Amino acid sequence: MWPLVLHPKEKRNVTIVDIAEAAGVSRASVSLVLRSKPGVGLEAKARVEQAMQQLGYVYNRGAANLRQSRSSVVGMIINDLTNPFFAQLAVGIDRALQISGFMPFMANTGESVLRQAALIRSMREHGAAGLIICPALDTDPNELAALAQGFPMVLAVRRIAGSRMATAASENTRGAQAATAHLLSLGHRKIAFLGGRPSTIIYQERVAGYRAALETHGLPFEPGRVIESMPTRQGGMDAMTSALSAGGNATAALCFNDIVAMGAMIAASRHGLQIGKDFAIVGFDDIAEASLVSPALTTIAVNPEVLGENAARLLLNQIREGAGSIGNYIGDARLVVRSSCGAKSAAGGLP
Amino acid sequence: MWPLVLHPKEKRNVTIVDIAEAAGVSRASVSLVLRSKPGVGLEAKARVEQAMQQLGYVYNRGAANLRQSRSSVVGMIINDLTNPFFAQLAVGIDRALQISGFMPFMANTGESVLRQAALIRSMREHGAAGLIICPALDTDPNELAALAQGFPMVLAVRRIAGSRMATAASENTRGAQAATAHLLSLGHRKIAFLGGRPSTIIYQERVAGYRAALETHGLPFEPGRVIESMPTRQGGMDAMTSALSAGGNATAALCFNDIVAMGAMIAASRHGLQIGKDFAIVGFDDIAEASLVSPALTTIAVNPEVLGENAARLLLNQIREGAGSIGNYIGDARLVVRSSCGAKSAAGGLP
DNA sequence: CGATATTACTAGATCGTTCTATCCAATCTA
DNA sequence: TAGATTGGATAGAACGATCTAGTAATATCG
Repeated sequence: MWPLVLHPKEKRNVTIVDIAEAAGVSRASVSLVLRSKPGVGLEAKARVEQAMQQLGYVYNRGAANLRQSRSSVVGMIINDLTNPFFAQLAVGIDRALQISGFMPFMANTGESVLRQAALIRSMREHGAAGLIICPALDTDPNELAALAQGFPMVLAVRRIAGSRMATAASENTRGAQAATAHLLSLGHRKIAFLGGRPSTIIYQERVAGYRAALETHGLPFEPGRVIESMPTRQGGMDAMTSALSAGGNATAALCFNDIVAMGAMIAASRHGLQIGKDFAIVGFDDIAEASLVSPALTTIAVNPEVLGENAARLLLNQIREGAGSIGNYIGDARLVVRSSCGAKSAAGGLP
Repeated sequence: MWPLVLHPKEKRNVTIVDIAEAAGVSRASVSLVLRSKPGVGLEAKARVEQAMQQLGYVYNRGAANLRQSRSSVVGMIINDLTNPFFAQLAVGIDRALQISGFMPFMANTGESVLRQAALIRSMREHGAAGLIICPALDTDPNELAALAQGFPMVLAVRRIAGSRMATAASENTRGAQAATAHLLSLGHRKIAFLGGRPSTIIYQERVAGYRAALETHGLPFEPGRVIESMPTRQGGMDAMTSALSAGGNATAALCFNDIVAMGAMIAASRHGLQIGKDFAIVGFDDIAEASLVSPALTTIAVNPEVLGENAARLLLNQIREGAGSIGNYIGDARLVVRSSCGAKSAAGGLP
């Protein structure tokens, strides 16, 4: 499937047999030393360790896994590492998996479903014990299910329509509802929803929360105020630009996520609007940068550490109990009020 | 070394033998089909493919690698994925490796040398063909050399004192010199150097460039103006705070990198200074965010794509010609003037 | 003392794949 | 028609580890 590449033209790898020979013991004894299991004398052990040092032995985990079909490596497949939210989430998951005794390896799809499929296959072929994946946009649930067949796998952040896979995500609906309610409480009545892709569940949930808050306040849901875009900074700029140009008269916007919100802030200020005064913006995720931009971004905080821990926990369960067990985790999402919504005076953050 | 974890308690994996049996051919023929090599008839091939589908076969690359000691996976070990520069570099390297036909897997050290050592070992044990690594702070060159013994490995971004390893880095000295010269040309005479760790070569080079520019203009190098810190946003805030508090009278600062610069901007504006007017700031790296903060950050652009391509190229050479070949690549670093240095009026960027 | 544990160590089978050498039948060549 | 060639197919030996079932020597116990 992928072009293979030759190893350095060395003569031969040094193996357990070479060590055994050099130390004057059997392969089995070396193997025991390697795994620090009892049953080998101190002097023999010392000789083995010395031989390993001298010959520059490197353990061949592939050969070991072949025999004992178990593995401690797990894969993490991330859709977009250049988005700080996913980068922070990735290191959160990474840390959680590490302390559970796993050896996590990461890969980036860049939102490509093709690459994603190749990566899932590759991780399985390499004998990973399981996989945590932030699926790419437009992931087909059936294709994903086929790829995950009988394999421990957990979705993170992005739920997938029509998929029964274990998922660790957040209270998207409730969070968006709280954010919208906050804007309403500040007096805004014309509130846009900017960014995100309608085909994703996460989008649908956030829009649903937005809509619910509007309707609770007796306001109509106006589809024209909802502008989709890619969930990137550029997407945010595009969405805000079209929101402002198309005869839009919104005074506030809930953005699909923080990176979209930051794009929207750029576009708005290029339009001559002063964020927090002329126009209110709320994001979603609470990435580290949110408190540092200026005005500081009001947003819905999702704790990537806790999300990571729970994704790891769900995966561990599946690995232990077979790929069938589908627990879920929904982390709470709470409003963090800063300045971009106009509730506080602009202070702190980048000048 | 790491606690092992059991695979799901399935009965047995479906192997090439099962396929052979189901399709009524030999293992060898199945293997040929798998690798799409000639020498197997059309109907036999069809039967094999059907059997693979039905039985849900997954290729065991470990077993294959065991026999044909070659592999197309390479590792990337990154020091800090939450720093946008390294995240962007990582996806740049990733892309470059992909188009060279490799299957890159990533891991994050979080600047921990212990974790870094564990990761290098693990990648070797798993049979990676080579490794591109952005070494953690305080990496010991001897330890690293020992870990890399006879193994294709390329350092990216951070050179290491006393290490002969192949490296892909940038014109740090020249870049810092250009940045400092720019500040001098704007009339600044009291220029601080903020952030970074003195033990790293990259720091020494950048300070050397800063110093060279000062001395070229007949100004003394004053060690008191050089303030070290962690190369993080928090480090930048700390460095700027102590620069401003300690009776400092600097009017400008060259920062170790962009993320430090952004921290410095936050601290300066909290101090009541208006960046670009009361105080000039220049960064290093030109991360995507640099043009978006406000005022937009003047910085030294390092192209992560090109750096990634060249790191990949160096690694490929080593893999082909044995770990001995140590070519190097030094990418150029050019000044990008925006607003934070005061040369242009503040425009664009986050409000 | 003889029976039984315990300890140190080991040969051979095994994991799932690829490689080498060979085989057979059909076709081509002289 | 004998011999060479070819294409399809295969058995058995690798690769580098672990596991099983054992052996031999020593320690422990009644």
